[in-house]
Amino acid sequence: MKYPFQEIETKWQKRWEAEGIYKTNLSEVEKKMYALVMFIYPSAAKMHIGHWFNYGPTDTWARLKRMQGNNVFEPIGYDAFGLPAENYAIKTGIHPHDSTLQNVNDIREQLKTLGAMYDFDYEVNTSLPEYYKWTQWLFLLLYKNKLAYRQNAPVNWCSKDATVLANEQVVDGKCERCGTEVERKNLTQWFFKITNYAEELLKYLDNIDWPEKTKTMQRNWIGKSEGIIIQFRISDFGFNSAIENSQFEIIEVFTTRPDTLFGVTYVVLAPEHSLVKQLTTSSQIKLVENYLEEVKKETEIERQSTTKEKTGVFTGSLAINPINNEKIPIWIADYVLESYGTGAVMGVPGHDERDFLFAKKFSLPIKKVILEDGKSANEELQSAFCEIGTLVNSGKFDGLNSEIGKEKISDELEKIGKGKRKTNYRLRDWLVSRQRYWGAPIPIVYCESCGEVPIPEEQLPIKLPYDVDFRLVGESPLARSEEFVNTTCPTCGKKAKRDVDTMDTFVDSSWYFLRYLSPKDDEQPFDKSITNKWLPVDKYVGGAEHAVMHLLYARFITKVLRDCGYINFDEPFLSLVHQGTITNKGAKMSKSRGNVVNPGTFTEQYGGDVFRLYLMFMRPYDESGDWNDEGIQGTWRFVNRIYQLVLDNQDMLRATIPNIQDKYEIQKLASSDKMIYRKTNQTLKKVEENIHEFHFNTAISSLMELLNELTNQPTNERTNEITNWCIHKLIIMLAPLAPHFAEELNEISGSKESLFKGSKWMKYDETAIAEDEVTIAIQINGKLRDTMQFPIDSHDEIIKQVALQNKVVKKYVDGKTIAKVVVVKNKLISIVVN
RNA sequence: GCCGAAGUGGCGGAAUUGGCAGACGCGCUGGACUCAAAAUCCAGUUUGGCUCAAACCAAGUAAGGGUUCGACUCCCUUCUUCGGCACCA
Repeated sequence: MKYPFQEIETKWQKRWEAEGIYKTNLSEVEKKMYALVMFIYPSAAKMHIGHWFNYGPTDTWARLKRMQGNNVFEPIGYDAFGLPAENYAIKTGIHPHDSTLQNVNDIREQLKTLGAMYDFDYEVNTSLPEYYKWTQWLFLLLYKNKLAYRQNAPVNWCSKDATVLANEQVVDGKCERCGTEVERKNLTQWFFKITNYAEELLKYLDNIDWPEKTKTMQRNWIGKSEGIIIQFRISDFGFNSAIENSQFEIIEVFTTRPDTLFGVTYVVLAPEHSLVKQLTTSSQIKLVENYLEEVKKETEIERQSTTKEKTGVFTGSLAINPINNEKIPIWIADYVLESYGTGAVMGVPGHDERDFLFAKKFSLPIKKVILEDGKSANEELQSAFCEIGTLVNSGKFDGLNSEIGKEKISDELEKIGKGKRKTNYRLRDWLVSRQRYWGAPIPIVYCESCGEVPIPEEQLPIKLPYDVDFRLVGESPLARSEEFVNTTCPTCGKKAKRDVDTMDTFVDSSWYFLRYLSPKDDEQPFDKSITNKWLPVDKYVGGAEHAVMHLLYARFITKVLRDCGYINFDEPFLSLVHQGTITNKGAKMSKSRGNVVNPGTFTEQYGGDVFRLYLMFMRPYDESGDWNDEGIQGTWRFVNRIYQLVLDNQDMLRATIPNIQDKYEIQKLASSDKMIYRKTNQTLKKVEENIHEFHFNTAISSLMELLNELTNQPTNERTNEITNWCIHKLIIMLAPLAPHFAEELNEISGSKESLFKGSKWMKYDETAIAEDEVTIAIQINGKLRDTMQFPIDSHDEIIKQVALQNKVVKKYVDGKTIAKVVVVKNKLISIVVN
């Protein structure tokens, strides 16, 4: 009889819900376990295979923890604001609020078929006023603490999505979402001061259990570099003497290589640098203006291309190198970025690749000041030497190792007041304004007399108006809503206008894990007393694509809330796991590519448990790869073989299980009982460890091995009691992996209580795991020639003696001398002859 | 270009304080059951050699080299794939 998954899965879902067995008692924090999966982005009404791959295995992990006696909290929610819903609305005319609610309702039903332990009373939906009221509260908290500021700055603009983007959302110069080339645009926007936390965000990475790769990505993104700001006095303004005595007589550059200071042959400013105008001499004006025009026309991608030939122009002015008073020309070039360091660099062509190319192009001198070890000082540089070496042509610093030279020259510069050590970060402040409708409105008004005024907390939420023309015409849709824009100033009562932008959806998701514990609280964003007990999250599971966006923002917001006294922990997610990406025909699944695989095809044919099992068995959880449904047959067979086994034995199981012992003394068992009892204990150990480490594929394969052993051996060789004990444990081990199925088997074998009540996971029997006999491999000259059975822990000498009597060994050894014998306990013996 | 990870049968993959490579599953081949098919069950399945067959022998974890009694595992060089960063001074 085929496993009738449909009625069984429905039956258990209903029963679990009716009994409320997955309701977590949040007041019990003794063995709390917060298992969190990244919440769902309801841009479509249907869950796809990737969601199943994310949620099913995470639930398996959480179920194991629960069965081991932990008080597990496993919530789910909806990251419901965002562009897709709004774009869909523009296309179809269906309001994002309506389509989102519909999608959320559909998805909730589908989530139930997954058979996860979600308690839907604790779900969050970021697009509802109950939630975004507190996102706005968060904005105001940052504002009050001077961590949110408004500034006119060049920003990344996506013309297709008609909105600005955070640096993190620009990938290869293109919009992360739609692939449109990003433009530079000057706009007045809101920023969160994440750079204040750069050092801490970097430092705390050392203490969290995250994939190394993700930590490296965050480290690179934060991009700490230690160096020194060096002052170059301007020596000669050419013919432009009007500026001679102005305040602009110093150019500051930032460098991490002060050891190369004697090799500076020019100084370069970014085209946007504030001194450009003043430094340009009359004879160079035309050339400089032309160059600035050219740069302006370039796209970001062109400008940032490393393969592009270097361009630049001489200003006509000269600067003085503070270490040796040499006069050097001041240039302008677009390879220098205004936004990093001081917007100016010293050109050291001998020891910097970019400077080398630039100097070659414009025939500027190239000086060697760092000598590569083992090379002659006279050899001409063929390319920039950027490694550590010995200082030459550097006055009194000659002969120093460049690492030491760095410090000595920095000391000297600081002594003479021409330099100051400085740490720079590549991380920029987080731009949170978006010129879109479907997001949380920014709670700020602009008053004619008071200026920028934050909305008082009691007036939150600032509700998103429903009736808005959200077509994209290059301004925020909210600007067109008279009822929204026009308001009165909360301070003076005069006419005021609201900020018409909404917040980046990453603000919504930067704190949702705090809200889960008290999602209905309308007095506060989260309940401090519960939150401090349940957080940090014990295990967080989600896609690697969030490595530098969501995961960095959430860490930042956590630290802000800590510093403001709302929470008492430093990091939100102690342990992180990324699932791999399932691709189809080599490409990420997406509606536009038309390669989305629908999980329904498989859940309808095989049921949720089998599909979930297959996803876990398919490959290691953190590996990406192509979808292939051929193997699902194997999982289906596996489930049916177990079903058959339990049905065949149900009478016996019902009779024995109530009186079954917890464990048996293995030495007292008959030999065939011993074998299966040992195998079952070994499997218990393996499954427990494997699921804990998210190695589901090997956990399932060891269950398959156990099943093979249970069914291959003739039953009459074993006692019923031990057989039933093993089957019973098999059912328990299946529970986290295939919950409905295991519950059904458990019921068939006579149990009245759910497998998920109490802590039913059984610790393996340590003494039963060790084999009493081991197979020793016999190697001769490194080649395996035979194997022999020995009692465990046999003495080396005995193994050697017995092995040398072995027929096969004799064949290879006779007539030769034994040069060496290596015995590895319980593993092998290696004999070397010649 | 830089940084990181990986490369194992026809396929997904297993095995690493260095110790019997290919667990488990898919697929395939043969057989049983069947009028037949599907489903199910049993046997085989790294490659090559020699065999009726078994036994046996040889080669084998991207390529080449090294360390070692012994290397998928450690070291060096090269190639390929994937991920990240990309003029950050």
